[in-house]
Parts: sequence; structure tokens; C-alpha cells
Amino acid sequence: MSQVAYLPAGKREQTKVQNRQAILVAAREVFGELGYETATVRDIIRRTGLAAGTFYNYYRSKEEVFAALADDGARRFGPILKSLRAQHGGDFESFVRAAITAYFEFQAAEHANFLARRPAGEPHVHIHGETPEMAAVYAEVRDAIVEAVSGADGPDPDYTAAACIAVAREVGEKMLERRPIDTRAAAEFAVAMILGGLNGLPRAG
Amino acid sequence: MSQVAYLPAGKREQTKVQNRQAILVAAREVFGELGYETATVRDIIRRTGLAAGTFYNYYRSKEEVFAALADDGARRFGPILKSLRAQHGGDFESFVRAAITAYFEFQAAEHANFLARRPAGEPHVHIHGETPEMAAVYAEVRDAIVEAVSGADGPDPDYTAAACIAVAREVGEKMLERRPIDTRAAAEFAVAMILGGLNGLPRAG
Amino acid sequence: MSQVAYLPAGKREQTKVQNRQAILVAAREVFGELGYETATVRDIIRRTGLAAGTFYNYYRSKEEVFAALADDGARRFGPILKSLRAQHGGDFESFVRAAITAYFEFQAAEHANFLARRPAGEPHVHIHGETPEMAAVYAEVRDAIVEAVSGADGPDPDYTAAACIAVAREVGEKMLERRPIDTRAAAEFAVAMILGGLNGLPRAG
Amino acid sequence: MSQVAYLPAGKREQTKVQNRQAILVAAREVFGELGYETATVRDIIRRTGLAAGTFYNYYRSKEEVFAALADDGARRFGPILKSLRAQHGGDFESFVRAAITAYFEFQAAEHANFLARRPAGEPHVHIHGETPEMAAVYAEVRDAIVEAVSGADGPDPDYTAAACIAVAREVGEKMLERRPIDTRAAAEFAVAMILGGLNGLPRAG
DNA sequence: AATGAATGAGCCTTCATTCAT
DNA sequence: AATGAATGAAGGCTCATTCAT
Repeated sequence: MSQVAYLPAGKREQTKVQNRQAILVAAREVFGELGYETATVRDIIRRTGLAAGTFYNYYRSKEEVFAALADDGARRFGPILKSLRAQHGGDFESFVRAAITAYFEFQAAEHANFLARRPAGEPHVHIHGETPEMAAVYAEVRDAIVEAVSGADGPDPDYTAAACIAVAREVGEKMLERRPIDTRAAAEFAVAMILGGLNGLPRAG
Repeated sequence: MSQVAYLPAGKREQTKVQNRQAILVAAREVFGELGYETATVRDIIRRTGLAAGTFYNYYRSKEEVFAALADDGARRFGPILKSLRAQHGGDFESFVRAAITAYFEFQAAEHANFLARRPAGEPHVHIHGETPEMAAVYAEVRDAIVEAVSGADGPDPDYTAAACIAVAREVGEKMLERRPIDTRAAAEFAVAMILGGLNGLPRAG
Repeated sequence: MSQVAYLPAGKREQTKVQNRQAILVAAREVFGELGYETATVRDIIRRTGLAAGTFYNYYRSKEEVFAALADDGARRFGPILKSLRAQHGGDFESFVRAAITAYFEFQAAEHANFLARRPAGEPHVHIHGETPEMAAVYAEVRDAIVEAVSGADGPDPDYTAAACIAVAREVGEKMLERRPIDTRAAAEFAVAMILGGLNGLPRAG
Repeated sequence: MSQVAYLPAGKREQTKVQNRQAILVAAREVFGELGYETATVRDIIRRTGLAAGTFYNYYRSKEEVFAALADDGARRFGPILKSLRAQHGGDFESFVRAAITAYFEFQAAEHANFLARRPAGEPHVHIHGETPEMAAVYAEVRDAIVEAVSGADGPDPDYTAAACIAVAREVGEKMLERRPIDTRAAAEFAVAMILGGLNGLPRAG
């Protein structure tokens, strides 16, 4: 068995995990700052201090790291949301409150990891429905909303979900621009807006 | 010199205006179909039948034509909005209804000009806060909202404006995806959601 | 018709033709010196003094310029061969003599256009059956040979064609390495070898 | 130290030899399938089950393993050829027959080791004069031919050798493309062609 | 003004080779 | 020795922009 040699368990494996994470973090930053199209793989890798080619040891393409980001967000935020939904059972209102709060706190925590420098001179594009964290919220929240509002005479579930999520996203984004970041106030606002809005909705889809 | 002089604009002049407009129209289509980054100047110019270089006689850059698009939207939709605001005077609720309706109709009309083919295999990005038509709504609507809700104990005007606009945008977008496009139903929904939401808002900013 | 403008007929058109030709010439040199794989588009374009991107105004890819090279060779040598075949009608021997002679002269002329510097340190690969000039010979000569030797009891036409062409190619290549380049002697040799070989062939394929 | 000492090579030694051989075999396959440029070191090493870096413990570069391949071919086929030459003494004709036959059989045997998949969409290149097995034939056969044909008034030995080898190579290659592979028929053809060709040659170089 | 070829920076990706383990 | 991640120099190609005509 002269071919056995060093099992990957020591510093090597550790570095690998670190690098993978570093790329992910850098990617989140860069995508956040520049948007998917404008961001380049070099932008991402430059922040990690790694070599250009190294990126491709971890992700096969720019697109794949983006997907990984979404997975990562979903993997981390999804369970939170799921458990909230279970906890709050049929009480939609308290679920919304808890979910929005959790989402804003999650966002604030993510945000703390990097400065958001935006290059001037380019229209700001943003990733729609596919933001890592948003992807998680979207699926789960949409389900919850659909469940809560649907019915023969309920409001249009598609419009409803889109509107609620939009409110959460925009308010969340504005929240991040302020100092200090006040997740409680933002959540309170968004919850009120959403619940009030849902109350005002017409009965016929 | 031997030509008639009483025409306010010579053929030359007219062509210039026409070309400028043609580029604008093509740009709106292309940006709509491909997004800002993916769209190329050649994509735009190709639709006009003009030559690549000609583009730069009218706009100094890809970015500038994009900005012009926003101006154009504002120039056309802005007055509509302004007059609505004047008409509905202090009645915020009826203004919102009228504005949303007008906006959705405007969008539907713009939309009718081209099919929205989106390139597969790429995360869908959308232009944020800078959509031509949106730019117009944004400024004016924000003012109206701020005016309506502000006050020492009113809700946070920034959050409020962002949330309302978000609802209008998302519902508007969803509306465009359906056949037939039903601006009335969408407007009804958005108005209810927005007014209901505003009612639910906490008093303290 | 303010959009008519300058018709491409003057210096512009001329430059285009020159550039296209320059790229073709450079490509022939580079492919000849480095082989298809090793050759880079940058190698080709560098010799023309043009910019990197300009290459793609004329050929869509490295592969396409290679194909164009073959076309070019065929277009120029093909007719020569065709007319020889017509001239020498049924006389296979005299056709072979004329064809080989023409081919060697063609090669010598092409060769005169550039020095063949071969980079050391890399196995020399050469393009097989697809060399521009060879592509022309191949199709036509193969036909002629097949026509001349085939028959129920004739030798294997495939082997025959391959062998004859191989002889012409190798002797031709060696010929180019000598100074002075003596096409007559080389042709005499190749013809003798081929005709002698064909005579020696077994009757049953 | 407590190990037996009468084994000429320890396990270590054996593995080294085995690895070196495994790389060589894999390299022959890969170069054969993909060509020198297209083949990657990883393609080679992947087939051995070894790690990428290990390759460089045995060969200093991609080029070196390629050279080793030629050496290997020569080392294995060279002796065969040498002994044939000795056996057939002055009888050039019978030597050619034996050598060609041996070469074709050698080729067929080598070929049996792998399928020749060639990547589509790329001009087919082949290694010229440097094919492992060819390198061996070349040196020896060239000597034999030179010896047989040279003389003050003999045909040009360089052209002669090149032509004979070309015939053997091309017919050999075509042979490998057929099913079943018929080395006897191919050899018969090549021998006839070569001997007939040599007979037809002019006396003056 | 209109034209469209030329420009060249920059993008994503591959891969021979090195090196810490 | 063996391992396999890291490295970084290219490579093919795109595209916003310039410029001679």
C-alpha cells in the first residue's frame, strides 16, 4: 500500500473548509455590491487572497458559486423558518411577526460581515427572488401566506405573496442602510404593514 | 438653400429626432429583455438599423442611454402623476387609487411593445429603483406618501414609501406575466394592500 | 436618406481585403510552424500587427480560420488539378507526373512566403489530410487513383490512395527542407516511386 | 533489515517500477486518443489512479513522458527489428517483408489496448516522425534502406527512406481503422508498394 | 452625421507545475 | 514517495468605445 499516504484530516482539510467558506463569503459580498452580472470571478477571488485558478477547485463556475450561496442561505435560514412555522401553528399573525423578525435579524447578522461599497456610475441591479436568504423566505413564506389567505373567496395568493415579500425585502434593505441597524423597529413596521394590508384585501381573488 | 424655409425642422433635424427616439425605443426593449448587463450596445443598435458608431452620436455610453430611458419615462409618466395629484388634492386614498391605476396602465402599454424573452441559465436580475417608469413614480409618489403620512407621530416615511412602491412594483410585475393582462384587478389589489397597510401602521416613527 | 452615407468601395474595402488576406497568410505560417493546437489566435494576429479583437471581425474562431485556409488552398490548387486531369484524360501515368509536379511547385511557391521556424522543445505535430493544399490533392487525386486502379481484381483503392498521397507528402516535405529547392528532382523521384509501386501491387484487393 | 534479502527488488522498488510503467501505458493511450496537445497530464494520471503530483515524481514534464514513450517503443520494437535485419542478412526484399509484417503486428498489438476515441470538431493532427513505435522503425529502417539503395548512382536515400516509411505508416494507420484488423493483407500491400516503388526508382540521386 | 472596422481591456476558464503535508 | 490543493500564466473570445472614411 505504498499508495495510501496522507489522509486528509489535518491542516489540509481545515484549509479547504476555510477556503471554501472564504470564497462563499467573498462571493456574497461581491454579488451584494456589484450584482450578479457585474461581479467577476476575479473580484471574488481577489478578496480571498487566493489565486485565480483556485476558485475553480471549489466551484466550477460563477453560476455555481451563486447557487451555492443560495443553498447556503437556505440551509441556514430555512430551518429557522420551518421551526417558527411549526411553533406558531395556525396563528398566522404571530408567525408573520416571528418570521419577519428572524429574517431581519438574519439579514443584519449577514450584513455585519462586510461593508457595502457600491461602485458609482452603474445602474444598481439587484437579484430578484434569488437572493440567497430570500430564496429561503420565499418558498416557505409563500406557502404560509398561500395557506393563510387562500380559499374560494380569498385574495389572489400570488399577488399576496409577492406583495408581502416585497415589503419585507424593501424595508429590510432600507433598514440595513441606517445606523444603528434597528431590526426591532423595522420588523414592527413591516409586520404592521403586511398584516394591515392583508386585512384590507378584497375577498374575491 | 433653394429648399423651402417654412418647415420648422429640416429633414436632417427630423431624422435626428427619429434616430434618437428609435434608439430609446430599442434600448427599452433590449434592457427589458436582457437586463442591463447582458444587453449589449450592439443589441440595441441592431434593432434600429443604424450602425454601431451612430449610437455614440446620440448617447455617450450604454449607461447614458439607460439614464435617458429613465428620463423619458419620467417625462411621459411624470405629468400624468402630477395632474392626478392636483386633481385628487388632499384625498390621499383616491390619489393612490388613481396613481396605481395609471401606473399599471402605463406599464401595460409599455409592455405591449415587446415580448419579454429572458435568457435561461442565468439568475434573473431586475433593475432596482431605476426602472424608467419607476423612477417617475418613485419621486412623485414618495412625495405624496411622505406628505400624507408624515407628522411627528406618523409612521416612518422612508419605510412607508419603500413599502408602498415595492407593492406596486411587484404586483405590477406579476400582472404583466398573466394573460390577459388585467390592470383593473391588479390595481384593486395593490390599492387595497397599500391602504390597508397604511392603516395598520404604528403611529410612532 | 440621410442614413445612406459612405458606400464601402474605397480604401476601407481595400483594407478589409488586405486584412483578411494578412490574417490568412499569418495563419498559414503559424499553423505550419506550430501546428493547430499549439498555435494561438494571438500568435496569428500578432504577425499582422492588428489588434486581438480584430481577428474576430474576420473569422469567428480559430477553427474557422483553419477551415478558411483549407478552402483557400483548395480553391487555388483544385482547379489546377482538375484541368490536369482533363488534359491527361485516360493516361494515368502522365496525369500523375503532371499532378505531382504541379503540387510540388505549388508547395514551393507557398513555402517561399515564410520562414519555417519551429520552436524547439515540443514534439512536432502535423496536420493530417487536412493541410490546406493537401485537402485539395486528396479529394481529386484519390478519385483519380481509385478510378485508375479499381476493378474487381485491382488493388485495394483505399490503401493505394493513402500510400500514394503519403509518398507525395513526405517527399514534398523533404524537398522543402533542401536548398536549393528542386521541384523537378523531387517530382521525378515521387513519380517513379508511385508508378513503380502501383505496378508492383497485387491484383486482388 | 529483518526482511529477506534475496529478493532483487523490494516492494518499494517494485511499486516504483509499476507506477512508472502505469504512467507510460496511460500516456500512450491518452496521447493516442487525444493527441499531444489536447491530452492533459490529468487525463494521463487519472487512469493510473495516482495523484496529480505523483506524475512529477516519475517524469519531469508532459513532454518528458512523451519522449519516454518513444524510447519505450524503440526499446521494445528496436531489438525485433535488429534481429530481423541480422536474420535476413543481405536480402533486402525479405527484410522489408519481415520488418513491415513485424511492424504491423506490433502496431495491432499496441492498438488492442485502447479504443481510439477522437474528439470531434477539431482538425485531426497526428504525431509526425515521433510516434513511439515509428521512432524505432525510422532509425533502423532508414539505415537498412540507405544501405540497400545507396551507391554512387542509387536513388536519393533520404527521399527513399521518407517515402518507404510514409507508405508503411499510412497503410498501417488505415489498417487499424478496419475490422477485422488484417495485418497480413496490409503487410502484403505495403511490401508490394515499397518494393515496386524502389524498382521504379531512377538510378541517379 | 453615418458608417462599421479596429481597438484593447477584460472576462471566464484550463492546465502544467509546485509545494505543504 | 504520495497526495491533491494552490498557483498563475495563457488561451479563446466579447464588447464598449474610437476613428478614419
